[in-house]
Formats: sequence, structure tokens, C-alpha cells
Amino acid sequence: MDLSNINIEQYLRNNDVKPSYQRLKIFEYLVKHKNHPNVDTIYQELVSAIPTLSKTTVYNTLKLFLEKGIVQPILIEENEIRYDADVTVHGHFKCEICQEVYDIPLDLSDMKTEGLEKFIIKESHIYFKGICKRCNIANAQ
Amino acid sequence: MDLSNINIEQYLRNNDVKPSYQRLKIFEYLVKHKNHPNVDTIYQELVSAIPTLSKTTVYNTLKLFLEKGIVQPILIEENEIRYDADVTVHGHFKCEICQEVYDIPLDLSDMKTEGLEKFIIKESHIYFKGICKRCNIANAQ
DNA sequence: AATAAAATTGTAATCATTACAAAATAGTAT
DNA sequence: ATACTATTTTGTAATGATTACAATTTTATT
Ligand SMILES: [Mn+2]
Ligand SMILES: [Mn+2]
Ligand SMILES: [Zn+2]
Ligand SMILES: [Zn+2]
Repeated sequence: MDLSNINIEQYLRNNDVKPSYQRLKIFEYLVKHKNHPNVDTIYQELVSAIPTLSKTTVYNTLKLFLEKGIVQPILIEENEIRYDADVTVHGHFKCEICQEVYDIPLDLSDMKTEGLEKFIIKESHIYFKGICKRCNIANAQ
Repeated sequence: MDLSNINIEQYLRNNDVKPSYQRLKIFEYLVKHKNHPNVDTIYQELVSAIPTLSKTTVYNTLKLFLEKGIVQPILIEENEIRYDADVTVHGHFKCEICQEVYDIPLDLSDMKTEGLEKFIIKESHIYFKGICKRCNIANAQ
């Protein structure tokens, strides 16, 4: 899903989140950058524009967004939680060289899920690790 | 892959791990139980049999196993790392009721990985969250 | 404007993980 | 077998990310 053209204030309201300045800016950062940042990255990137910003607010806000279902945590590396404002089912690829996390369009519909009969699937997550196209080509030079 | 009938001592040696008593017991626990435990569970389950066991040793040992590629970390929940001695590609399902983590046989070969041309995939991970068969049936009563 | 409710902030507390050095164990040479 | 060396384990202290909490600020309501 492409959130880049939504009205963020309205989107937050529609999802039962009062759009304070900090919440707007944090969600806007996720939507604009699509870089699956962690808490610290969000804080560091915003604190210059919002000098009074507290890291606690970033934690609180992401927790709220998670509860309201408008962000999802991306778990690829141990001891690193990244966040994604795109909550539709899609895959991720993390490059071991440049550390970047790419989105991967996915069609899981025809996947054989042998052994999951009578299981209720509420969430599906898939991710890959390896070397991205850019780093692969750069290394080949 | 089924590790239940291997000679654990030999398996560790083959993978460049000296089979100390603690390492044997920790790996044996993973192989025998297949429950994808976290550090604390492993420690709690073994400390009665090995009263001198230190949690640091559990951390050290799992770190070594990871480096040697004979365990993989399972990341499903935020702030919880579980470990799996089965390092072949397979999926997992975590039940939100009983918290159990199930193995899911997977065939990712025919999955459409649009957008990954020229990417080198070294690891593939997939997991689901929801309600397991047992809890689903129990709830239906 | 006064009051109440909600959100933000800064600091302190917590807790999992890591660093580190001492003790114990295993391996090797004499 | 003994002395010596290397490796592993252990317990404690340090680290660092996250959470708890109360004070302050902001927003909403009367
Ligand atoms: Mn994404
Ligand atoms: Mn498994
Ligand atoms: Zn890269
Ligand atoms: Zn269950």
C-alpha cells in the first residue's frame, strides 16, 4: 500500500490517534522515508527539527501506533526492532553490506502451508538476508 | 532436518565446537525438545541438572553455536529471541493463546520474489502468528 | 478565564545482555 | 605423574535499551 499521498492528520484520526505535533512528525517520517528505522534513528532524525523531543515520546508514540495497528515491527536482526508504516503483507530484504532494508512485493496465496490446517493465521511475515543489487554490482567492479 | 538421532558429540566436533559438558547439554536440550526456547528457558531447564551452570555460559554457548551455524535465532516477538537447532529453511507459527512455536514445512522454491533480481539471498525466514489448532478446537467447545 | 484531561518530557528504575577477570577444567610437554 | 599452557566456565560488575513515573506543558471543555 502506498501511503505517500495520504493526509496524515486524517489518517491518524481515522485510526483513533489524536494527531499531536510529535505523532504527526513521527508518522510522517515513517511514511516519507520508508527506511524501516529503529527508535533511535527516528529520534535522531527528528530531534533537530523538534529540539524538545524526548526519546520517551518516540517510544510511547510507536507503542500507540502498534496498538492501533498503523505500524508493524520489523524483526530481522537480533536486538533490533525497526518500524514500518506499511502494515500490508509484504516481505523485506536486509543487505548485510549496506544494512538497508528493502520492501519485497509478495504473493503468499499459493504458498504451500502444509501442516497449518485448522490453524488461524492472523499475521504472515517473511524476510530475506543477503547482499542487495547495488552492493552486489559494486563488489563486482 | 531431523537431528533427533545424531551423535551430538560428533555433530559438535564436525562443526568445530569442542563438546564440553555444558555445550553438550545445551545442544541436547535444543535437539530433544524442539520447543524453540529462549535463553532463560534453557537456563531454567538445565540448572537443576547442572547446579553450577551460569547464565553467562548459556549466552556464550548460544553465541558460539550461532557463529558456527548450528543454531538459528527465531525472531517472532519483539524483545524475545528463541533458538532452533534446525538450521534448514522452514517456517514457524506462534500461537497467541498458548505461546507455543510450531515448525511449518515450507517450499519457498515457487514463491514469486519479484524485485529480487540480482539480489543474493543467503537466508530466508518466514513466520506466522495466530491461533493454533489445539487452542482453536479448545475454544470452539 | 478556570478547570479538567491528555500528551510530553526528564529522570530514575528495571532488566536483559555483555565485559571482564578469577577459578576451574582440559590438554600438552617434560 | 607433574608442571605448564590453553580453554572453558563462572560470578560479578558494567552497559545500554526500554519502561515507570511524576512533573510540566499542551489541549480541550466548562
Ligand atoms: Mn516494509
Ligand atoms: Mn523450527
Ligand atoms: Zn547493500
Ligand atoms: Zn495454541
